[in-house]
Amino acid sequence: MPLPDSPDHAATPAPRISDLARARPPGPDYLEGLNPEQRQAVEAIDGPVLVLAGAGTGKTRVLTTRLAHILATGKAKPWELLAVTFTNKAAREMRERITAIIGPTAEGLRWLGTFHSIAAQILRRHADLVGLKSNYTILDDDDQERLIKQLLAAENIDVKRWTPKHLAGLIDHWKNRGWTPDRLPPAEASQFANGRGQALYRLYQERLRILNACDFGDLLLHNLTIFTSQPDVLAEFHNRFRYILVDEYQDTNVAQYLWLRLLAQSRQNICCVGDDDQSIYGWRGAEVDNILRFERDFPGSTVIRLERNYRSTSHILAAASGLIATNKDRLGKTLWTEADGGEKVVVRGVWDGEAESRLIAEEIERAKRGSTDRPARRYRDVAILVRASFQMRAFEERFVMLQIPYTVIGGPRFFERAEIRDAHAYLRLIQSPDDDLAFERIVNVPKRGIGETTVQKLLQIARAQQVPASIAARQLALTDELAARTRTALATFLRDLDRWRAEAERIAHPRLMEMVLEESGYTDALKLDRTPTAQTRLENLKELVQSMGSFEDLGSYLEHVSLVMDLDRGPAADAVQIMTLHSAKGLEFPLVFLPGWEEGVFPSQRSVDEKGEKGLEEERRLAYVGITRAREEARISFVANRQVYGRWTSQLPSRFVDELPLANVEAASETGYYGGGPGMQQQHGSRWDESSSFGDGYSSPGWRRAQERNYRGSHPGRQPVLEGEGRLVAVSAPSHSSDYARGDRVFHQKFGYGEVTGVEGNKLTVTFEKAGEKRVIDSFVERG
DNA sequence: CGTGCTCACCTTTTT
DNA sequence: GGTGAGCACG
Repeated sequence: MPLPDSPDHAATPAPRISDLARARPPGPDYLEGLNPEQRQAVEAIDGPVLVLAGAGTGKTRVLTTRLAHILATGKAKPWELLAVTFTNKAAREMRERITAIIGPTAEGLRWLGTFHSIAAQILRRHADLVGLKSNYTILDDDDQERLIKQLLAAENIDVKRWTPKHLAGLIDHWKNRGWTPDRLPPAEASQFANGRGQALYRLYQERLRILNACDFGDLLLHNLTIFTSQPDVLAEFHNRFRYILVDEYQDTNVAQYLWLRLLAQSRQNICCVGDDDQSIYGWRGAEVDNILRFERDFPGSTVIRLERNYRSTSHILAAASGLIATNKDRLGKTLWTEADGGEKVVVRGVWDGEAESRLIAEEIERAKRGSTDRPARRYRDVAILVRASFQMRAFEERFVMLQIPYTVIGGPRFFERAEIRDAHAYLRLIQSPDDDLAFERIVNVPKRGIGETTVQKLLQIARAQQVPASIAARQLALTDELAARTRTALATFLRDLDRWRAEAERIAHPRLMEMVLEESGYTDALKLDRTPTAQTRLENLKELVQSMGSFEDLGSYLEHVSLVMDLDRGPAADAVQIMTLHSAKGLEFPLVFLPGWEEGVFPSQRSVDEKGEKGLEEERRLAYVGITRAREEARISFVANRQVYGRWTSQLPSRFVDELPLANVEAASETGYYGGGPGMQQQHGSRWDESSSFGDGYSSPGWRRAQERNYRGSHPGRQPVLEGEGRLVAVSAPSHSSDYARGDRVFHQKFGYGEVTGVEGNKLTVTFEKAGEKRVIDSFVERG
């Protein structure tokens, strides 16, 4: 299929009024206000360029201005630019910001998107070259795992010992490295189920091809196969892409690197922007090496360092720089700022996790109030960045109790919910009758009396005859092999499918979705469903139908959801943001709390165990990312005792605490417990004890006492903070719904006794009887 | 075929 | 401690 010579409007969102209103002719003024390095990065158009953009140095501005500049100089048309990002959010932001500079011309940037969305487009055009049809489906990880599970079952592999998840992880890893089954290195090929890894990988790919489907890794991998086996196709793209721009280059995996190198190979006009110090995705295949090697990969390249930071005060910047300097594997940058010193980074040791959340909550309340020498902050100016999500709970509990508004960023996503996946399975099956995974998913959802036995029988026929499951179902419905009831059920289902397929030609896809949900009995089943989540699910489905409206047709909608696994949410409320360090990348906040800096928690024990020094360096980069999120204040804390999986454990301060430059750090001592613990000095050669700037230092037995007392089971941290009896359990109730029911009497430390009036998923609604007033808040209950 | 119980798990997450 | 998965049971 030839490439169109004009922008493909179907693939780009329609311009919004607000963007058009902002549109103005491109003038040289877009270069104004850039510092010399930024300007160089914008103007060095030809040849390979690596822009090392430190945290807060105006990276996005450089990227967008550079694109605008290329267009303004007439060196390329919008559709001749390839601009890749990792996330949809980044792509969206880039498009918006370019539109702000150049106006509606930005619509023509049809090759601006994520690696995966661009690879998917390329694959649609050339699917036949890898044995797929251009309407192939993209499987989500749920489908992928079910497919692998079937495969393992068919191969008589013990799925207890060799889990589908494990193999899915391996295959993903292999694809990230750009290895097809044939190219698998021997050491890798012999992995899994006594050396059957390679064979299973091959079988899996075979199954995908039969299903006319591919997984996320395939999008890139198939591109590589096409490019390397069909020079003419590659040449076509060489001709097309005059300039290539890559964001977050430090996060590229091998497959993405090879993909870029192939595309850049003829013109060499590739500009990669990234920061080796912010590479935090090694565990999902990112290779810091790619950025470290750039100059060797692209001879004659220009390297530009953006080192002027516009975000943080100098103490914060210096603390972060001092910490990251411990890493060996880096290209090296010296960030600087013209901002004044500001406040030092505060480091504190506290008693336990509860005390830590109490302290942080108090400080947030203080910050919110403001004082004579400090402006009052809004809640949304504050972020709590944790290493792992299990650390979030303590803060949520505290905030609910104190009624501090908060949002947790991350967590389960809209399109990953079961009901949404079910709905999509219906749509997929309507669109492509041979989507067996979709068929299996919903053939008995809602329950229509087609049980596991029938499905297995059906799949057997399908496999024996090499036909899709729906064809096999049609045959089976004609024979008398099934009980009359089952046969009728199956026939009805097939007839419904046919009808929907016919309707799909005529009616709008949101209407189709409604029709399917109604006629299949899905909504009815949910309405009758008395489990607490049913209501939410119905609402989710309504939201789904609504969100479909903004797409042209069913096909583009399905393509969108498989590549963009999230929904655009409304504007953020004024709330404290709780998130992991990983999801904080790219964000900034005036006040940042960094709790849980303890050995084993951060750096994560597992990282260090599995990846050794490399893992440790990545953890340190994570710490660097954390500190550099702060504009004005950064507060690090660690505890003496922490509950991990219900067990009390003694903690030592993170080695990262010791690596912070003393001059930029202030050790606060509100709680009386600070500094390292026994053995600390021997372990990491701490400097804190010498400086004695850190409370009473290591010579103090305070830390040891704190830990020992904990084992005796009596320490102040466990006492309730507010008056009242009972125990605070959790923000979310246990998932075992039998543990709670409507009518249960529960106790809240602030609001007193209440009654469970709603159970929704793992969240409880409690109505409190205090003061005659009914107050509904989420959870906080006492069990039993 | 639907439910209740025991058990093993427990970092980060995008597409 | 909390959770989902898988299995045994009715």
